[in-house]
Amino acid sequence: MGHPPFAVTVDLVVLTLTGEELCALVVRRGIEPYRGEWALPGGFVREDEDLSDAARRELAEETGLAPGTVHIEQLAAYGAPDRDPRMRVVTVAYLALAPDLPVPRAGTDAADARWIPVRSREHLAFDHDRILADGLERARAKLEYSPLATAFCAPEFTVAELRRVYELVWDTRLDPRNFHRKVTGAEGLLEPTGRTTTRDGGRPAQLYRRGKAELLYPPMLRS
Amino acid sequence: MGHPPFAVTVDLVVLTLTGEELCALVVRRGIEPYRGEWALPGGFVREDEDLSDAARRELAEETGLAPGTVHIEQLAAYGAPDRDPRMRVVTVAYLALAPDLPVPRAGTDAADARWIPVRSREHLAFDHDRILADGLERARAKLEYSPLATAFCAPEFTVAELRRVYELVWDTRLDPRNFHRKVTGAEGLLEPTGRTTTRDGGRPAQLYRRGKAELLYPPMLRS
DNA sequence: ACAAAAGTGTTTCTAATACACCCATGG
DNA sequence: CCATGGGTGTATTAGAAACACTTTTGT
Repeated sequence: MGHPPFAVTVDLVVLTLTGEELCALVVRRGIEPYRGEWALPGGFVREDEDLSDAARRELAEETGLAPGTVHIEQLAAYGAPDRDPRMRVVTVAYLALAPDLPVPRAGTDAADARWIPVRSREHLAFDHDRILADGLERARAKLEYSPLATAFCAPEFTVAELRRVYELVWDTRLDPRNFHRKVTGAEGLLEPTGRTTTRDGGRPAQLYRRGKAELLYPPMLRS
Repeated sequence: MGHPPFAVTVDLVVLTLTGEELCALVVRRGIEPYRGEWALPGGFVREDEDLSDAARRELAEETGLAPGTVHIEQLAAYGAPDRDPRMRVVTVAYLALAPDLPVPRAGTDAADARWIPVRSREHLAFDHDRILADGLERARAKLEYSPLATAFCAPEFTVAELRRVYELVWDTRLDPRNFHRKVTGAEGLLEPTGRTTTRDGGRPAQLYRRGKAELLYPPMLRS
């Protein structure tokens, strides 16, 4: 009746949007167990490190992304006794959303890294299929009532780019006109920059930055 | 660069409704650290035990509640390096909602246990103030879009009793007539038993069981 | 009879949807 | 000029809010 020793890791569900798809970052494992298989990036929490610091450190190591530009939040803890054959490991999973797709960079214990489309349903090592599924569900749900969709966008973005985030993550179509009215009307969601762009073709579109709102009201509705 | 050993615990935010207040279960610590102070119930995860099993075991040990009658779900993990002065401890917090208030039962390492009204803002040991606040926020948020409110009710309950759950957890008043129409109209939320009760006074009220719905649509709105 | 709480009907207002239409650019 | 996407106006409809009113019990 003491306290058995555990190893504690952080694992990352890192999502981004390529041109046409919602993708997750995976790394090929360079060591046992599951050597050679694809898994979520992650690693052991260090002696004097907070969980969120460990998650941010791993994210920087595996992607080279500047920490400031990436949204990161805790997802859940996973600790089934047999989830790692080596020893008892509890992992705390984090969800990260990145605006663009920098070329993934291999970490110290990862031979390779790449983006996989989430609809490919590729099998991952450990219980990472489940963790990825939970991360996706969290991201999809939070788009409804939070400004999280802006985390997938560059610092300055158009309404159409924001709409494409919703359409790709939810795999639906949204009416461009009603969407425009809704997001420009939502208090504190968007901050106009005054500048415009024609990068999407057609009439120039206003460029916006994310506003200060933490909550999206009224919420977007998944059709 | 190995993997430093951690202790892993589960802590419980157990909420119930007394006659007039939303209350959380706390135990007085019988051992150091924080001996004699109030804390959330919890304990170490055993060698071959899943996290959720540990949470359910602790809940049964500290309350004597039959596991089937209590809603329990994972809340979050907390792992600041200095959160326990003895050693590096990561705790996985669970949120539990109980229908009535059985007399709390002292656990093995707890000298005493009691319900505290959440509005008392009583100070707890470790980082348990924060964990309790997170649990409250989770419960309040989930009432909006899930049938979670029924977890505070006895197996058979009236619409008025369900409404009182919302009013106490949210600390608001809801129109009894619109509330009635809304919850009886929500698909799969309530299952009529055909029986009635006059325990609330006045005209007899229909008794309901919780339905099979996992999601509440349309959601309840916090005013 | 009266108080008290359950439950229904109806009106008003807000917001989602659908879609016609105009605007501003590139080619 | 026309194609393309940005953005506005407006009618329809669903649901929230407010509240008058009826029902069924206990005392």
